[in-house]
Amino acid sequence: MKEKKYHHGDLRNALVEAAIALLREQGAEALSLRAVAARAGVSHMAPYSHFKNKKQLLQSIAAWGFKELAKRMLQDAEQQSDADELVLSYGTTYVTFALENPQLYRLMLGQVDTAGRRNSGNDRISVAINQPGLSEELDECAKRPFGLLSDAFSQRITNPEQVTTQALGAWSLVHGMAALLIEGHFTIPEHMSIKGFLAQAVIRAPLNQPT
Amino acid sequence: MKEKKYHHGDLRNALVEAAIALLREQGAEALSLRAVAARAGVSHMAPYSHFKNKKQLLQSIAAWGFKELAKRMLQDAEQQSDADELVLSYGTTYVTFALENPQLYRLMLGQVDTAGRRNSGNDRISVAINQPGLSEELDECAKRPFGLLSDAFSQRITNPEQVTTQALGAWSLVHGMAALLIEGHFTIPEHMSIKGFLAQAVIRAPLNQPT
DNA sequence: TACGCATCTTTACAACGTATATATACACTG
DNA sequence: CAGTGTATATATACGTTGTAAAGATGCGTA
Repeated sequence: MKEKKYHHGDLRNALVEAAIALLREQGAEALSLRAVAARAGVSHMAPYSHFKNKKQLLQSIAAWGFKELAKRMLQDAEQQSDADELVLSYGTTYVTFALENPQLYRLMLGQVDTAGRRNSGNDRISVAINQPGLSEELDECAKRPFGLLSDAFSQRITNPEQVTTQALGAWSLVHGMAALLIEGHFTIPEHMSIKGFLAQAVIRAPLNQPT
Repeated sequence: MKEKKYHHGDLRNALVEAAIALLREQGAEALSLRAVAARAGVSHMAPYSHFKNKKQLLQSIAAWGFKELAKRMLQDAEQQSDADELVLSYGTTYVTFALENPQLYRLMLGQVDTAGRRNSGNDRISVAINQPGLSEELDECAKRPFGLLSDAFSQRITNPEQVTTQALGAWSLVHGMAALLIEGHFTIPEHMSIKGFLAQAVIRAPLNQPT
């Protein structure tokens, strides 16, 4: 039970939670720094004691999202022993997660114009590895899901370079599918499950002959 | 040679061109309605005579982008007779186009928070088919590239339902790859071409056994 | 010539991110 | 226990944005 005091005590987390709630309930448009602060019950400048700017707050949300995704994938890993099944489960979990949390997923892997007014240059969120100003927290969290996927592929393929390329291909496939689904570019037929659709969508021979 | 007059004469196109130039030169952050108007040499409210709001201007840019992409894909179609080669060419062209025009591509298929202040609800661009407020122009243009891809697949596969699913899978793959590359989540090894990487990235058996 | 209407400008406003300066209260030090 | 430094939160202010509302301009047509 928290009492109202001048010093919040755990404002940083409270802000992240408020932001996540706002994102879920009202979408990205409503996710203004001021709205987040108001929801947390503090002045609109309070967040600046905990985050350098809006971008950094969004990055914390994205990091949280990657942790959640990794959690779900780890559950798959516990249940699936066969590597092939695991890869398909990962993909299904990935797409499902994105569809269940579209706003969050956009924040994680899409780009979001954070609408910064003053800052010159790149004011967009995205986990872009080379991008400057990326928090270490996010950088690390963002790599987890792909790491898991790579591990699964390494159980199916021996050539290490192929492992990476194939895992990147799989990531591209599920990310692209998630993104296109979220943006409404197509829909999965009603009579199909996500898993079934995913399995059918994998491109087949002869395009995938080893080159 | 145009003279300065009160009525511009072709402001609509001038605005779209100015916006495209701004997007290319300064990125999405700089793409404010006011900046576009200034670049076109008109007052910041002039665009409202030709576009309902900022979103509609952005949609026109996106539509132009889809036309350009379709143009390039048609060039592939002229040169490739083999259906398999054509599919791979389409994919390569697609990813190349995205990497050469990252800002434009984001506008086309990513979501862009247009930072509308007043408007309630969904103020994001994206070609989402079900989304309300989508211009017919964009709706139509956005479907062209996928239509071409589907056509190519229909030359390789007989089952019409499989054609769609496979084409969607291919689109997902190249879109995901383009998006992840643009956002910097990974890079193609230097010793590989886009085409080579794409071919290698296609998931192989036994995941792609017909189910 | 006069009028109607599309086009463009002027003015105004609320919301946003954030810079600066200030107030508050907790953790130490003595 | 008193005093003080520092982390935290607030108050105020500014520039930029999208866009609403009302007025100015000039072209096509009656």
